[in-house]
Amino acid sequence: MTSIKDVAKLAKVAPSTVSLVLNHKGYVSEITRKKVEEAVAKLSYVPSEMARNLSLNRTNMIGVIVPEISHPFFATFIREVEVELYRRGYKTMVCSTVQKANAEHAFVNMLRRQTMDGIIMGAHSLELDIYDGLSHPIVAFDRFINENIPIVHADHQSGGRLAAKAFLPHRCHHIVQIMGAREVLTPANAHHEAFIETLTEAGTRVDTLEMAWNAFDPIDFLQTAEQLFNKYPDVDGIFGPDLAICSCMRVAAQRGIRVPENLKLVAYDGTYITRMGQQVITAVVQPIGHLAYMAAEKITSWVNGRPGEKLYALPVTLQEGDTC
Amino acid sequence: MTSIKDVAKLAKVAPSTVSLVLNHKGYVSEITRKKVEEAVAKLSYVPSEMARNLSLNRTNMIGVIVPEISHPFFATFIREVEVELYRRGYKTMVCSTVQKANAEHAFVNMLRRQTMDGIIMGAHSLELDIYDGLSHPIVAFDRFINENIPIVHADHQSGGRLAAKAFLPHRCHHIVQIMGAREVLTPANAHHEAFIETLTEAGTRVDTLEMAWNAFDPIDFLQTAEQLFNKYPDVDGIFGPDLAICSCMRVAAQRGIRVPENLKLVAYDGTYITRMGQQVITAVVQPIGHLAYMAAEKITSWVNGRPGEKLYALPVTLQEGDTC
DNA sequence: GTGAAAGCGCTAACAG
DNA sequence: CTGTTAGCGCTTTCAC
Repeated sequence: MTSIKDVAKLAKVAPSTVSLVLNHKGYVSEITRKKVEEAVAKLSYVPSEMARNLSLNRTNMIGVIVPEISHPFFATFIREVEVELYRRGYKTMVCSTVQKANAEHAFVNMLRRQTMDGIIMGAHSLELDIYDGLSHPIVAFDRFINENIPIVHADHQSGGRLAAKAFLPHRCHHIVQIMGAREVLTPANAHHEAFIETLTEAGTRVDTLEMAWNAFDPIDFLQTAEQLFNKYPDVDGIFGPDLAICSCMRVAAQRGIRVPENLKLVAYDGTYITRMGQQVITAVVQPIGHLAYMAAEKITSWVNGRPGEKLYALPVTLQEGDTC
Repeated sequence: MTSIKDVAKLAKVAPSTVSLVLNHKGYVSEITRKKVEEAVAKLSYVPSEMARNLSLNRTNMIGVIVPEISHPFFATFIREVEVELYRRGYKTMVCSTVQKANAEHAFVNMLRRQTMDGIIMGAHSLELDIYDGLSHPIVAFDRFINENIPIVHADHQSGGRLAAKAFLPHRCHHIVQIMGAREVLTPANAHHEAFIETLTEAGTRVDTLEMAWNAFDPIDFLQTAEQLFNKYPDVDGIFGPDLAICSCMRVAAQRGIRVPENLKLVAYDGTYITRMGQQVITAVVQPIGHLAYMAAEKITSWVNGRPGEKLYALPVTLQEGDTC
């Protein structure tokens, strides 16, 4: 491996000078700069990032943990966050926790081992104690961890209200909402409360179907949909995550229930998948790009020692669609 | 930062001994092992990965480049490959190239800088010369780079034939296939040839619509679909990537064209999105899990110096659906 | 402006 | 079995 010493030798200067040139630091005479650059080119020298990391005590790498990378919501989030981090000079390491025993634990340990400078934590596991003594930079994505960890999330309360308001003019009699596991501590739970509240105030019956905390596979949603129609044959409105609503559309079609005539559907999340079917699904859209921007901003500013102001809930919007 | 020396001091042994204990190497007496472990616990010491990397000259990190992380095909691939790499003790770094100028270049440079031990290259950029002098471990994912770089891909030829055979019994008169840009050098192009060949042999008219090499946004597919129906009003069969077919279903629905009665659709890739709509889309399914397994296997064995046998095309399957 | 020297925290011979 | 020693390749004072 050709090292900085080889370059120094060839250019007849000291390694430290080479370092200065490479990092555009301090004052280097034009003449020695040229010599160094030539030597670098001749040897096609590339500095070792590992050595640099050790010296500087930082890796310029941010970890992102999510439950399931291929889920449209998280996939989109990861795409956006990767771009934002790249802009700020950071690499992105991803980790998904489902189908991998204690991956979250291993990931947090990597933070301790200084493999990454910080992490954006969006997984849904249930053991929060591993974060207790931790003073490393962490930003939570749509999830409560503890008081010391800032959290980036959408304004789920108005999200719930928005969804409810979409249903209201249609005067549904029986709405069912599909929600994630309550045991997962996430601000997202707020949208269910706001939803129920708004609708029951208006006198609509609302039932709730809870899914397992680790349900992310399309098959899980399909089963839930079947279950829903079996349990509540008179349902005329459903509110739930994108994938759940997709599954409901499918099952409804199979059972000859027409959407939106006999069944109104509103999805929560509003990922691109709500725009991929025959009908555009009416949906509350989480501002994934904005969330990613904030997460990237928060984590990098923490890594650089800047404290970061208080976080606020990011505004959601309603996507007009064909299903409600 | 508490280092290995602190542990050594507290345990009254040499740093090297601590290292041996930590890495379960060599023989260490039960008594000193205990001493070391206690000291580690007391100081809650965590070894620095950066220092370890520098010493060992490896990072246990594999980079994965794809054009677009959030695309269902690549998202699923990344999920699978991350799991496979995790199993083998490697971390995964992701990079998507669309919407990021010369990201591929930057990524390959990171390989040179030894930020990663190797990369799995699945991006669709067009500058292949950056790979020329490179001797680092690279595995191409569904893409030709150069002779020295092994490539993991599905058996696209039989994929094309499978699709054609799905159409045959329906005796379509005019089939249009949507394909990616020809300039992208990928084995996937083989499926179009096989498809056309099989169908023209049977006397069916087949037209081809080419998309831009960097088209990955749902909106691109929707435009293509519109374009297709405008250009070929008498089309009664369409073959194309999952997202393109989804868009065609949408546009067909808007125009009152019934699927499968008046229009047969077959998708290529068969990601979960073909199973999310009202109808299951008939599709040729790429074995993403298998591809990921092979890619992980190849890259890690190359990183470890084992040459790796010749690669073969992985078998595809047909997903029976409601659209053909 | 530039070079010498120390150090980042770990691993790996090699003695003993 | 364990300690000594010498790096890994880069950055960074601090003299000159």
